[in-house]
Amino acid sequence: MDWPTTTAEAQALQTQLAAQVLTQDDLALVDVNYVAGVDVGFVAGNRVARAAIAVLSYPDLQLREQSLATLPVTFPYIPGLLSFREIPVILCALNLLQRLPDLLLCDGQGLAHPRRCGIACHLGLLTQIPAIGVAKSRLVGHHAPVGENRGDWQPLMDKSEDKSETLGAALRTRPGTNLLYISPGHRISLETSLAYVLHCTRRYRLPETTRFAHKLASSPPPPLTL
DNA sequence: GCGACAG
DNA sequence: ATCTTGTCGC
Repeated sequence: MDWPTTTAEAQALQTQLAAQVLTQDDLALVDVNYVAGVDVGFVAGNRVARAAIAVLSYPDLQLREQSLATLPVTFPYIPGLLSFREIPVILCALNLLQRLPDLLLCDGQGLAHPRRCGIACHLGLLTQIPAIGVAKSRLVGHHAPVGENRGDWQPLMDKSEDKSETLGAALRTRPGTNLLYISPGHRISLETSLAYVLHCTRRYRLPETTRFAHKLASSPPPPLTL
């Protein structure tokens, strides 16, 4: 099956991909030296996507490499199908890196998705790089009230009345700010995902990786090609 | 039919 | 995501 064009094809592919997602910690996670933040911005009236990748050294979090790529948008934004809109340009940006990172922090959900295949799962499966979903808001699932201190969290549970499953976690990375929704993307467990997100977060709500990537993806005007 | 709904 | 000034609070 190649890249989907319709929502039906996209949903079918997600269901198929979800079966390949691994929630166990990959052995490579014992030696993580480079962590990357991935973010996508839109320009030209939302018709052009701009992906930015910021690779930071770990655990010191110093910017070591960055890449930028742009591509025409070919898929609309539909809740639950975000990856089909953003992954093409993200793969372009990844190909520009001299050295692939050991871990990816993606903007959006991982397992906490209707079909258990958020953008972090999809990207993790395509690259085979351990990936974590770091979302600023909730897509699915519910959770109990979260404490006010940094590091406090509550499991994000599926809404089903009988088959309750933990999809991820609602995490407080900073007091007085909104929560972050963390879920495994691929080749990593929820516990390890939470640990990495906290290690990558310092003075702000968002991880340093995400902040660098976001800064790159939406600061400079779109590069012109004449 | 009525809400909910990553970026 | 993106459009945007001032403003409340530590």
